[in-house]
Amino acid sequence: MTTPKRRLPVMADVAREAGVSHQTVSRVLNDHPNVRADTRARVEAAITRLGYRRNLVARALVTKRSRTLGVVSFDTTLYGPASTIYGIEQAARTAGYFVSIVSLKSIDADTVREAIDYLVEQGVDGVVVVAPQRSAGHALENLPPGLPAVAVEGTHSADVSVVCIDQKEGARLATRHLLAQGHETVWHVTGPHDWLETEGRLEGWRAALEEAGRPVPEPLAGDWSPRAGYEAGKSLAAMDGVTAVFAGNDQMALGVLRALSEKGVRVPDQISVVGFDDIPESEFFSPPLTTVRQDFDVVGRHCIEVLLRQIDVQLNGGSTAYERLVVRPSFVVRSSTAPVR
Amino acid sequence: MTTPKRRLPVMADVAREAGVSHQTVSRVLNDHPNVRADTRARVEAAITRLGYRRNLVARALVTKRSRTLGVVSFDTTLYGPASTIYGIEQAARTAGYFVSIVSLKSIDADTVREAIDYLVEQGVDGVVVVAPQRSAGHALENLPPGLPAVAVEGTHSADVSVVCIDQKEGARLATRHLLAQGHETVWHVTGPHDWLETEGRLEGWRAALEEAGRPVPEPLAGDWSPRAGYEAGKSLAAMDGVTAVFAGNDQMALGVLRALSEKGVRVPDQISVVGFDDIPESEFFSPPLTTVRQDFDVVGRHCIEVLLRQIDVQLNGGSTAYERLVVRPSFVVRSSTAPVR
DNA sequence: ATAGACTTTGTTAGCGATAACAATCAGGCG
DNA sequence: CGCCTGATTGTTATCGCTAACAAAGTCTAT
Repeated sequence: MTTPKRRLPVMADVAREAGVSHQTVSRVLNDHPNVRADTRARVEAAITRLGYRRNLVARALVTKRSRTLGVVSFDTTLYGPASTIYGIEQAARTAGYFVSIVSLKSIDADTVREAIDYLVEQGVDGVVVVAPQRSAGHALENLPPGLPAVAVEGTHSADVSVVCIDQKEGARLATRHLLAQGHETVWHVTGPHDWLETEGRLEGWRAALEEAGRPVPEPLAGDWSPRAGYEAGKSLAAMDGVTAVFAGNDQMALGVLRALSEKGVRVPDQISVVGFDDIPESEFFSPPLTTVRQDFDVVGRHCIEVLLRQIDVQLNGGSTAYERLVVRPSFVVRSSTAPVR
Repeated sequence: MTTPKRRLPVMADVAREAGVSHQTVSRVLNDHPNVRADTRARVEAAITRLGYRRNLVARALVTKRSRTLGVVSFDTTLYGPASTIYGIEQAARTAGYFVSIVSLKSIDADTVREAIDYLVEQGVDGVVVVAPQRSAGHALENLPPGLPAVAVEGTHSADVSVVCIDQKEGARLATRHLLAQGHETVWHVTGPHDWLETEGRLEGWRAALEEAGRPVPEPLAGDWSPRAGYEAGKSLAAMDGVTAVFAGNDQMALGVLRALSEKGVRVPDQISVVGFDDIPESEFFSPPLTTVRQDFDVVGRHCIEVLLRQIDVQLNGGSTAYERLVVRPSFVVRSSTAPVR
């Protein structure tokens, strides 16, 4: 790899090649209207001839805009965050923005804050924080002033815009579906403590039961992992009178199914199970899982919309109110639920 | 959000505040040794007092290093790419680098090339391309000269460094395990055409069968999705003499399990099934899946190592040979396989 | 005390682009 | 035909930082 140390062409080189000033080159590059067609052509020819690519770093320095958005997220290996980020990236690129990602292993106000600072230092024009833990929310309460920011599934703080899925509604959908099938009540396996999703789903579940005047069983604590669902499933199998379970997410539902199957409990004949997320695998669980679908793509797109709006306001003035965009989940009925007999 | 238009402090502000020159501030920031302890303290105090953060864009302009690495990947929603990227991001950040991601919907030489150009324009110091399709490999054959680059699961081209998992070996492990259990032969559900993983796994499977002098059945074409596995599973259930199936990945294995279960075929009693990847869910499939584990974290870390080495060479001179790092997969035995009776 | 060597600090000149302003060139109109 | 207006192009300054060099200041050895 003995690279010939020939440095990359810069604007001045193109200018010389085309016989114009570097400013004219800049104008061509930025689609400035006042450039004669033939000059434009000449410059464009020179650009291709030299293989010129503009240096966005230099551009960012003078415009004070990097056209890069920062994303801070917890465990990007999980389906939810991964899908959200995918949606964010696609939307951002369409809008001509780069995406710089920081994925956190542990999440608390300090780590999140540190990650944001890191991104700010790098000069991002705004940040999306996918940090659905309550504790992480505090990091959003005193952001660097003037930094456009959006939280996904964020706190209910009034200091930052939020895009989220209506967890409570999703949980309600799941619970009502089960009640409508004649189940006396519904057991619930929760997500980890401190997550906003956990709280929302818990609330929705409880609300649906209370609305129907049903007893509210003690929820079983989980942590999103299939293993937690498995443990919960074993407990449920050992209990009397359990006919319906609402798992906090699909992976835990998988664990529940596994445990029930091991104990010889048939789903949905003896116990109905509902999940949350609709991961691609759910449809092929044994049995195929009835679940709540979250449209992460839409969430990602909304994040970028909100963020770009904030950036625009910052540039051109205008007023910003903090927005709160709630995406409604939908319900997918498959074979893991059935009317009680 | 009526931001007070007070601009962020710059080095000169810190210099004034500390009563030194801006260069001294720069020295403190870059841990230059020749700064007296008390001046350093004074500068640091000024920095915290003003809440100064250095502008990495300006720094990048003059140093010609952005400390940002680009990652181009296909469908970051899939477990494999997502995990690899996670590993890359963690390793990069530890090394003081940012990661800018472009995730592609469709992948071919042009799209990949475009994505790389996009990243180069942004000034990345190097790129990792997670593009396991053969067609995408061509984009790596004439990269911008001098650009440090690493491919994950890349082509066998000699023009670029590659970090990959030994797919062939993994498939061999799976197939041999089944043969060792007394199965006469092993059926295979492949990944999508054109993927290197598909080819590697196919080769390993075939090699293991041939080594043992067994018949090689016609492989069933899949596309990584559970649905494809499901379809393949239905076909297999309808065939005679099938006792062992090696699915190209865990998701397809899930589909196979589902189809077999629907057809009343018991796993592993009647048919044994093996997957590939060891996604977190596999352990809780019905039955828990025997599979090949890939350590994506290690792959990510290796990518960064190789890339940083290339960047170092570019900066300080030295020789680079293109490296090829092969990570060995391991085998996880669970309950979806059993000796033939 | 003083040259020489090494620290420590300051000064100046870019990096490669855009912004702001100045200059030139056409065309239209009184 | 000259002046004004708008389109087109060029010139200069600047973004915030580091590199390179210059200038003090400190210390040791003679």
